[in-house]
Amino acid sequence: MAAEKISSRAQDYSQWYLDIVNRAGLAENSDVRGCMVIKPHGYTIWERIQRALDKMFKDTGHVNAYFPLFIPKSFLAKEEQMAEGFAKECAVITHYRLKAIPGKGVEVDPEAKLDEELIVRPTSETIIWNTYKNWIQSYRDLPLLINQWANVVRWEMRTRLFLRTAEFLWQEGHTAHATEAEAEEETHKMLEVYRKFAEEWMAMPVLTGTKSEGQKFPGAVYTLCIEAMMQDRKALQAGTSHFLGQNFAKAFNVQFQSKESKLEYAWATSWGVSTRLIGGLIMTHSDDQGLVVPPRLAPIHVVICPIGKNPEEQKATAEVADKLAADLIALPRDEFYGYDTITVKVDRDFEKSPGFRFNEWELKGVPVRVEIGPKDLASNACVLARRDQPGKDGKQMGVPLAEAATKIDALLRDIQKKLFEKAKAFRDANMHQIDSYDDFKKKIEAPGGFFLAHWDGTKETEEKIAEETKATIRCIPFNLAKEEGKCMVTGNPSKQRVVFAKSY
RNA sequence: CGGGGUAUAGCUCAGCUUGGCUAGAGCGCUUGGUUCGGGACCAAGAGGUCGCAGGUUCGAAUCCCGUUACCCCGACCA
Repeated sequence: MAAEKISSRAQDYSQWYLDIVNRAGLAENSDVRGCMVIKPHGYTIWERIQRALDKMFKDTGHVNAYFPLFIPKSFLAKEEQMAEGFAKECAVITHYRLKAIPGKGVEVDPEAKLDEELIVRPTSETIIWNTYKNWIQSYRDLPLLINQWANVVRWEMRTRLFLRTAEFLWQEGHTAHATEAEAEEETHKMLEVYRKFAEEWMAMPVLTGTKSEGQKFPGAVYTLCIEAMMQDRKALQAGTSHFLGQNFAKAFNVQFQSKESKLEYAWATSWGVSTRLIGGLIMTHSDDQGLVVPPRLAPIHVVICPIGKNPEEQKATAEVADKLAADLIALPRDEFYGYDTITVKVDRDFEKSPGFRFNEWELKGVPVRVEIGPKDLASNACVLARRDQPGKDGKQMGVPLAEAATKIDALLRDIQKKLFEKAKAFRDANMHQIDSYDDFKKKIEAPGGFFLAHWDGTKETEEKIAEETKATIRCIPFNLAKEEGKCMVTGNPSKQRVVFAKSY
């Protein structure tokens, strides 16, 4: 049988991405246009993301709640920027009933028209602030630090699994504060949570910064973001944190009495990350053999493949595999494995050839694979294979079984670290300072990457660049030495360099 | 909404130009056997309203008309 290879990144990057999603069993397109079915292997990654982030939210004082999927259409209109920003992508509920037509299925019952149409939430600021109005009367009610895990719908015209789908899963934090300073601090604090999560759990290096005026969230005073570089050198906005000022408090009349007995509008933030992170995870680490998942988010940490050509050998190696699995599960717990024990799978599918099984597990991105065959049994040893070095290169032969569990534990931690280092080295190698617009136009096409350039701060210049090169300002980075200069397009004065890139 | 394309087995597709009698292949699936340290092989088998509706014809997957859905490019996308 011919090897069932996936497309290579060099040959066809977007096909490679689709092949990974498909062959690793992460998700598939559903019969509903633009909506995806997240399959168990992909959903488990999401669960791991949720678990880690949820802990970080709780540790910073937030609690979870749940607000409705449907929002009265009029709510959206109360905050003008938001209405403008989201109007074009809202699904609308106009009727509450169908009627069955014998032999013809069902049709919308015209009698059942809603008096006020509902929209399916594209984000929940409006309904949440409409609710907060009743919860906030005094400065003693603040701060209000709430998060929700939910699905949202944005009727996108073109969709890609995980990266942009009509319906997606996310978390949205919505906080209310008594002072502007406190809300701004919260906005930055949650961005820092995202940065930490992206780097320490996803092993995905990110730039932190502010969105330009043209790229900010509708309804925000400003938007902060984390931006990651994918292997095709395009940028992915991986998370955003918004300082909403008093925009929503004013739109929904959320006022409280301060300590000085004055009536004041509350200050707001909102922040979110979505299933898009899984797309980012794929495009940060995976290779031409398939998915690569950093150990801390891996659905399965270790797969053990007993090998044998007859029932006796199979039974013997499987027993050793089970014992090693027990050793691994008995390892001391810490947060590295995502607040749970290590996840071990013993692959007893002797019907398939060993080579097939090895390739299959590499495709699925299991960080460490253990092979135990008759030869190993004879010497009380096993073979360890690390996913970040696929094929025979990443194999360590003759590892004594007695030491295997601790070695695997160390190996997983090393893989996590190496994946981050590799991704960071790639990102840094493809991030350049640039001063000439002509040069920029060439290099943004090939090889591409992140370009640090001076910009005069105007929307016109940003739009001109976007039109001519398809590159946008990804962020105005925090951690960059302030350096005065001249805009690469207009020559007007610039206070600092900003990051340009093509993006998803 | 504009431009192009596709619809045949679970999946990927051939067959259509030039109509023909039992509609094919590969992969996958089932059963049996041989294999087994990097994508094994043999044999047998199951699986189809040829998107839907109409027309032409002795005869339609194939030609004509209509229709629906989906895909790609563009427009769109904090």
